[in-house]
Amino acid sequence: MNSVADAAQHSPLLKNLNPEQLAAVTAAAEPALILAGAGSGKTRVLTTRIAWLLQTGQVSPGGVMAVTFTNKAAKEMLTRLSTMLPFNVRGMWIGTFHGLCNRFLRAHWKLAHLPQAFQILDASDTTSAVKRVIKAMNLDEERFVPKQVGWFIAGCKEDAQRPGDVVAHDEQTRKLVEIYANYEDQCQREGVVDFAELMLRSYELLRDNPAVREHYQARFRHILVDEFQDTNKLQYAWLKMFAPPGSGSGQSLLAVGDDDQSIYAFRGARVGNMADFEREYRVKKVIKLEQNYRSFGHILDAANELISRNTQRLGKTLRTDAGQGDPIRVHEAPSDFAEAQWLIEEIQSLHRGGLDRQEIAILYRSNAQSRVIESALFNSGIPYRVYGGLRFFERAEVKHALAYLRLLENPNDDTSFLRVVNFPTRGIGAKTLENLQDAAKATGRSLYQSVSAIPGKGGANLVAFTNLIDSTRNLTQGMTLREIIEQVLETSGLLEFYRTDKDGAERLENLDELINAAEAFVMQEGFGKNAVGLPVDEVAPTLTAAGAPGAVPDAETGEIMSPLVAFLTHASLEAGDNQAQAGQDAVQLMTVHSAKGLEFDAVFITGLEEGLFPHENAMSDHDGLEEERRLMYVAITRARKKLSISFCQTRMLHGQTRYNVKSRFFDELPETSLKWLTPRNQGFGSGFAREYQQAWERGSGLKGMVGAGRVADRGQRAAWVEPPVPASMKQKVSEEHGGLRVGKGVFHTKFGEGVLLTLEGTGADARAQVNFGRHGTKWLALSVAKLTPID
DNA sequence: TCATCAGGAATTTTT
DNA sequence: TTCCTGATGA
Repeated sequence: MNSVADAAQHSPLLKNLNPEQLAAVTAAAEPALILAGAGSGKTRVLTTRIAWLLQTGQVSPGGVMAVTFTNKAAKEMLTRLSTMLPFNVRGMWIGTFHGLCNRFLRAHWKLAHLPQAFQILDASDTTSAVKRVIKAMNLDEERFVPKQVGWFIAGCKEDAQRPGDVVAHDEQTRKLVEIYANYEDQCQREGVVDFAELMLRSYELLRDNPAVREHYQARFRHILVDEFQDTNKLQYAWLKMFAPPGSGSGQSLLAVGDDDQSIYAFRGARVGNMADFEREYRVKKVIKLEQNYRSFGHILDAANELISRNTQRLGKTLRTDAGQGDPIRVHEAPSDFAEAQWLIEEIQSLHRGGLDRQEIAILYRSNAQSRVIESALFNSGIPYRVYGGLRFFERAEVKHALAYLRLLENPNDDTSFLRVVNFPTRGIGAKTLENLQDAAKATGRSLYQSVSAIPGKGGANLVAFTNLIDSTRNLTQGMTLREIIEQVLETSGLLEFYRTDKDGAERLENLDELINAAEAFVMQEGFGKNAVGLPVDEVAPTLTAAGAPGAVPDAETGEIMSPLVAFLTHASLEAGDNQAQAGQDAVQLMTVHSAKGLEFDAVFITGLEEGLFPHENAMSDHDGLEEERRLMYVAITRARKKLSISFCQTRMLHGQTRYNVKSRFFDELPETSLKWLTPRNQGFGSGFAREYQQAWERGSGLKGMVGAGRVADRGQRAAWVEPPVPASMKQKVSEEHGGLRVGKGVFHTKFGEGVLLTLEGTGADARAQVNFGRHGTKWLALSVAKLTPID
């Protein structure tokens, strides 16, 4: 142990770490809890620890698993790691909970009772799938609102409860469970899984298969979890499968989190997991990262003072060496209009003072508040960007294209079938579809399989549709991903439709963007590539029915995920940027929730009014109020240099004027860190207030502009910017490999005879695309698949 | 099949 | 107010 510590001292990796960070990075291989305050260098600690573990030879790349919540965080970790390590880190098990579960299920698809090319439903797919179940059961959609039923099902899954496990005390719940059961059947039949299912399915697989479980337990020596305070019950249980508490196996589970930044209880996050972890794993080492490298003193004082009012905390206090900085500016506005106007003035003054607009963030509690601010910004010509619009892969035209692509892989995907069967229109109406659904239900088959049962014109049109899908599938055999998508866009009629549509130009651009995204994906992921730099056996566990993570081949046949399936998976797991017009120097507008994890030089927290922030729905119970306070804590700690907070006497909400009292949070901030810009205790309706508002409203032609501002700026154009792909990462293409030749026949022990379409890669990485006719076109890893040339 | 209208609901959200 | 859904009529 000492030698390790000695080696540590000399490693350049560990330079410039503070004592707590150093302790976290070099913590012994045992369960540990890192309480990482806002701006305390958490990501740096996580990545440095991984690099240090590898550098000191304590673990091999295949023995590390690091889990995050968002793709962004995972990417950040990978990027930083790749600068610290001499090999390609892509193949390491670093990703989001859902991403890793996907990887795991792809490897063990048979054990998981899933088709190899299973598809993933995003939130809206899930809702429409639930809706179909409710319709099929002839239930009242008023009583069983699809979205809410979806939440119920997700909630059950997050508690690891299958329909048979749910205890129903009332009729409503019993029905809900029935829907849940039918929904499960439907998903299974269609070969699709929702997000919660990804987690639950892989949890159950580990729970029910000791051999697999033990394999992974032996493999992963170091497991690191980011944002541990956001884990739900199932995610914690999932982690325990990989590293059971008290096993004495020498595994290290390192949980990094901040209980004060737990703001997702409403979607199932359990802060309590932190305390449970500490207890169940008998954690000896709790390391607090309290040194803050982000904000000035006044800002931290405010954050510390506020959060100290919470009763349920593990306890920590942020400190800085940066000095006090400016006090927090406080502004009371007569109305939400006036508040927006004040923001404009402040922003203009900050910008004049040399601050980039993108370093200024306006935060609010709920999305509805952005409207007034947006129109004020619009009218004064200040560029701005709103977070939280539609993401790239969620756009209607993109989803349509993806649905066609999914149908090529799996025609039994009824969700996709219904999405595009009559788009563009093909004379298939609601009545025909109703008949089709009845027929399918009666025989327990998919819609695609039931089209022949429909008589008349509707039936003929349906057959024409399935013929279209089938012929496109044949047509695209052996094509590259790019060519497949181009072909699908053409034959589906989507391109034609948007070309003639009066405002289809933007949608056409997005479809173009989809092709680019696919192209970038193929290059970047180095599709089919094994984890570069990792020994094969570390990546591909040699379990009987196992393939391995990512695109590593199935152990039996050597088959690997086709680029199309991989891309479709990518599209549902990563919906793309949800921020419009990245890159422009624009003021950033977002909810406090979406600001988590970000930082800005100047931050405005707006709408600090009782009922809004803290929100009225959260104030009824103690826990709710504490979460609102944590939300405020998150908001405050986003600011590096300048923080301003404001509230309004009156606010237009749901078409009605509301009279507000300032938020209780004002009383929970240290008076000495506040600088009031307006006189205190000014009552609403004062002469000043009324005049200010009237004058301002008279002075601007606001009403007509609101819509224009939104349409132009709210995520209509996707920010889909892929970094350029270095030439070194592009695929080597060869014509010949061990007697195999492109265009010639090959024989596979399981799939029989086929035609070789493509050869890629070298050595252990070499792979081939073969058209096996009846068995379809498959990608095979030549290191596993036994292919022999035939004449 | 599509456009229009009425009615109801309106924290927070990643995967 | 504004957005979304579902029903209705051409």
